[in-house]
Amino acid sequence: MNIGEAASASGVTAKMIRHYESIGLIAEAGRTGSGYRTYGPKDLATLSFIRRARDLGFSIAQIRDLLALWQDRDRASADVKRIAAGHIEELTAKMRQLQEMVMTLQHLSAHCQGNDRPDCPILERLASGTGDGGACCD
Amino acid sequence: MNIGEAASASGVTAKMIRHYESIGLIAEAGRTGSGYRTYGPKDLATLSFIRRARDLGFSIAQIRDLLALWQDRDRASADVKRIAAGHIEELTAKMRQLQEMVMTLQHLSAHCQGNDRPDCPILERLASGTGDGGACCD
DNA sequence: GTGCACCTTCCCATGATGTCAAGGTCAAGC
DNA sequence: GCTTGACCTTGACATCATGGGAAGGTGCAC
Repeated sequence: MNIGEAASASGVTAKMIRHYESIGLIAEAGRTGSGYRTYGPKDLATLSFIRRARDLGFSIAQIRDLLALWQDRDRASADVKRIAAGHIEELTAKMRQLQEMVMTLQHLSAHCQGNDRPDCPILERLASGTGDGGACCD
Repeated sequence: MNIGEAASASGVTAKMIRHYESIGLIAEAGRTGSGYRTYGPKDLATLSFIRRARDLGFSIAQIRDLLALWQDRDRASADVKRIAAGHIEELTAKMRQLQEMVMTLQHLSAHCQGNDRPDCPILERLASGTGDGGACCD
């Protein structure tokens, strides 16, 4: 199986497969006599694993650990769970940040006329930092 | 005012001030005879504006537009509001993505024993993509 | 005149991915 | 055998905002 087939079968682009190999996330692929990379079912499984982990937002470093645990028959599920818990925390922290931004922006936006005139609480807030920061109408 | 003072006064690092200048986000700063950048109150206000906008998650491109509107006395607040609305949409889209990841992870994690044994629904899900994807216990 | 804090420019790194370019390879058709 | 087109190879560069560091000049206080 060539890299292109492996890519479309796993959902990881050929580019990224080569990249993952170059950073040591996956083992070096076998090669044909002419230098083409070859992939087997086991490699495909690993690539699919990586793609699913990326879809869940895990970083490459975390995936490295997850792969090691996956391939370790004597793993403790507690180790996996700890990685997941850490990741959940990271994600929720980001969500809170975004949530705060959205709340502030919605508040400012609600008070912006959105017409032809220049007056705008959004700009005022950016300019001075003091323009109506608190709750006024909840 | 040197770049260091401008940095601590505005909350934008000296590094970033130089960067913003290099990409044309801010005007080139004045220079002393020996080449040191100098900043006045107006520059400080601009830097603070940028920092607040960054804190609200605006991209450099969006900030470029916001700065232009800010400096345009004939602006229409509708233009500002449109930028903000677009940004709010981006942020909420990201939040939804994160939310989905968190939900999935929490679900999988809840079913992981987290003990010394290797069995783990999190790994199973990453490995096969079929390991209990639906709601089972809500 | 020395030392230290600050400034200058320039280069490299992050993380995950995309794009592009120049060249080699394979398989099919003629 | 030769061409063609799809695929592969490596490598460099871009994104986005930011940080780090090196090598060297400047300002000021002692």
